[in-house]
Amino acid sequence: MFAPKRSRAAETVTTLARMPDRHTLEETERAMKDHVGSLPLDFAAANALSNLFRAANAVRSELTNRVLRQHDMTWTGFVVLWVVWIWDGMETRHVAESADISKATLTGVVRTLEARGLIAREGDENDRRLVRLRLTPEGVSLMEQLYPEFNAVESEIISQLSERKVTTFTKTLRDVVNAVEGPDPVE
Amino acid sequence: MFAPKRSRAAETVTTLARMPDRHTLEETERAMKDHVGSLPLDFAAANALSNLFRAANAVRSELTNRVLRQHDMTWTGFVVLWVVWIWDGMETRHVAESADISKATLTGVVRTLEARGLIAREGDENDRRLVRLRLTPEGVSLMEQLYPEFNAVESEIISQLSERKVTTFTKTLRDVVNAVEGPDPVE
DNA sequence: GCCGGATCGTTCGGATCCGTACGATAGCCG
DNA sequence: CGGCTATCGTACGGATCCGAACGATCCGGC
Repeated sequence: MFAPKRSRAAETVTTLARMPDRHTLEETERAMKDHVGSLPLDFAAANALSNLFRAANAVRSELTNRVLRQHDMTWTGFVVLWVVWIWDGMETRHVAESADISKATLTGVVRTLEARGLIAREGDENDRRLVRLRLTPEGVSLMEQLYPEFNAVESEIISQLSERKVTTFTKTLRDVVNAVEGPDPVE
Repeated sequence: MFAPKRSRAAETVTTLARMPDRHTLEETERAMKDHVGSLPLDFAAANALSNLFRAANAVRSELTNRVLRQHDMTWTGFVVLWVVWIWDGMETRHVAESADISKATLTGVVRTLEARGLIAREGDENDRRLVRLRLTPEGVSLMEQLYPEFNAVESEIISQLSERKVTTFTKTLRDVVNAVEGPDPVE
């Protein structure tokens, strides 16, 4: 379910009037059942996954707007930079996998980052098909400043949850990943 | 943290050999601490949110590949269709808000859906700035077939979790949304 | 040696995706 | 009733984003 999202700052100031165009979660579910009520649907699953996407989008927007934007950095650009920062000299296909983007997308993102002097390509001597990625000194310098800022906002968001909840939450998220991608035989 | 993701179907069949280029979560955290170990970072928060994005991406990919693709439908196109299906005649800015995309993006998506005869624009008589969206009969017919398929896969994924876990999970996700967007005074 | 199959990163076409700027329209207020 | 301001949806430029096709390269078996 994708319920109408309430805007953070109301566009109209006429809050005294009834809200004729906003709908609560309950109204959404009711309206939904009016359309598919006869079908045997799993509303709990739909609701859980709807909130999964909502949460991911909200956090991503928050981090982009509060941290990345002032450094003129996109979400994907930052993730790629982070992966290469930690795994210096990693091959492009593994970077793409870690960043959860396709190889084709990575090619374009690296082109952008390379043009800004943050990342460098490097051919592999033993296997000339491979391309390894490294951060330039400027790239390292940027991440050393940027990542603590990024993590501070992450911490601020998660701090709303109790320590116990965070542990359970993280574990359940991994359960969901495993439910989709299949269990990991190694871990 | 964005740990290297294990591919679902190994590209190489040489599983007997050691995996020299894959890294576990523990290795990622250790490599990370080698770079930022001196800084006071919140690893628990980073790990939780990393898994949030992983889970959302995994579920989205699964639903796209197993359900949407055979109907030649993109994720965003489906979400927009769903919103308009439930809230017939909704104004575009509210559709964009519900679908978690910008108004500009919605314009393009609606253009695509309109060209396929699934959605229709409709001017508002009282306020000629507004554009209302409705599903065509073909659009309704498609959703009546597509959404049950979609929800079946959602149900399959969530079925891996106990009923109790699903409730807690959904609640925590809403906590995260509220932590970012601010608490909702109505609910 | 070499050659057929597998894998690498890239290119290409097309659809999102967004911030900004814009023209059109609505509503307030003197 | 004329102007000021706010809001609507859209056009535009630029960056992602992906599947499919492609040339280059590696590696297996003969």
